[in-house]
Amino acid sequence: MWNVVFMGTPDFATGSLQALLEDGRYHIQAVVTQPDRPKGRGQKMVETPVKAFALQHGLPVFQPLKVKEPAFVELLKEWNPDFIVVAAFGQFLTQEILDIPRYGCINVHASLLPKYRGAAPIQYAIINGEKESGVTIMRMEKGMDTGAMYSRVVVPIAEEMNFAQLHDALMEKGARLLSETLPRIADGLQPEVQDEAAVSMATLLTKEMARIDWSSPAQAVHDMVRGFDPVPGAFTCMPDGKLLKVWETRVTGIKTAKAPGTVAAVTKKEFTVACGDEVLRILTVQPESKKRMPAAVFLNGHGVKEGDVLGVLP
RNA sequence: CGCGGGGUGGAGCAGUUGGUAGCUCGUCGGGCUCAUAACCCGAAGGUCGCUGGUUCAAAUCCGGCCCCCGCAA
Repeated sequence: MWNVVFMGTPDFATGSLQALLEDGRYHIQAVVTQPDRPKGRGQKMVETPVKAFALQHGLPVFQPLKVKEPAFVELLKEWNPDFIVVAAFGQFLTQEILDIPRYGCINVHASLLPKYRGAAPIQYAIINGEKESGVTIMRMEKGMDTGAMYSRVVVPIAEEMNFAQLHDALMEKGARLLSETLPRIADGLQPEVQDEAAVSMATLLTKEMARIDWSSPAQAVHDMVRGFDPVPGAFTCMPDGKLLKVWETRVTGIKTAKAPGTVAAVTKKEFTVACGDEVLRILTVQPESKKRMPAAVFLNGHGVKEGDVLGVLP
């Protein structure tokens, strides 16, 4: 039985926590997560997914504003864990903390390092049209996801896979990999240093990055739509300036010379929009203040008509 | 009290100088056709989110409540 302090925040982290819990070889001494924050409409205080999960399973939860607070560092030292497992926690650990656990601080990162270090590796993999991604288990050191790697698992990215689907697949595979890897680390497994020449960063995403640029290739738009589904949602605007989120698209291979953003064809069931090279078939959208709906339904009432131009403010 | 949009026949929408409601799709029936998700004809289907109020009269004006959604965090 190894003593483990778990640090994590979003859904992705709950998968790892759950795996450790169900494995039976680990004793979760404490779960550390970000403080409750006002969130959503009405800015109600919301607890993190990891906190909710931990409380359900009767685990002690700690929410220090900063883990590096002296008082909290003292607590960590008292617990004297074998491992500190970190999964999408959202705070940096100081060297002092990194040195506490007997076998080090172990991170679960949702990419095949050294590619896509940083905050949004899953989205970037899809947006960049990668054919595969994965999860890497590594030993943390100071620096953003720079530590040496213990193990990894590869997950293929299907042509129509979206962020949610890849996220769930990685969460599940990564969780299993984690619980299998920790014992090997205790057993003396030697990590492999990352190849600095192959590093790429997946910086924090901003809302503006989800704005569709219709002048880019149809495939790129398609990848972006998938990468931002379900959050925050790739978007463009209607001819009147209203927001229109685009949730599902298909590349067509049909070349076009129309101006980017132009609605090229409209049938009863769907419509296509001109991109930089080809037209893109739109299957599911979400008008401002509405729920997401199939293109056919969108076209019934208020939709768009041939010749309308999307993405250009009036 | 963070900002804002919206709740109208099964679905998406129009209709707000107040006078019991219209469009597209779908559904059902019929027709056309070798055939059809295509086309033509016809029909059914709504106490206009709930609740008070103003009025001769409210989907349309005022108050309260419920629900959905976008932004922002």
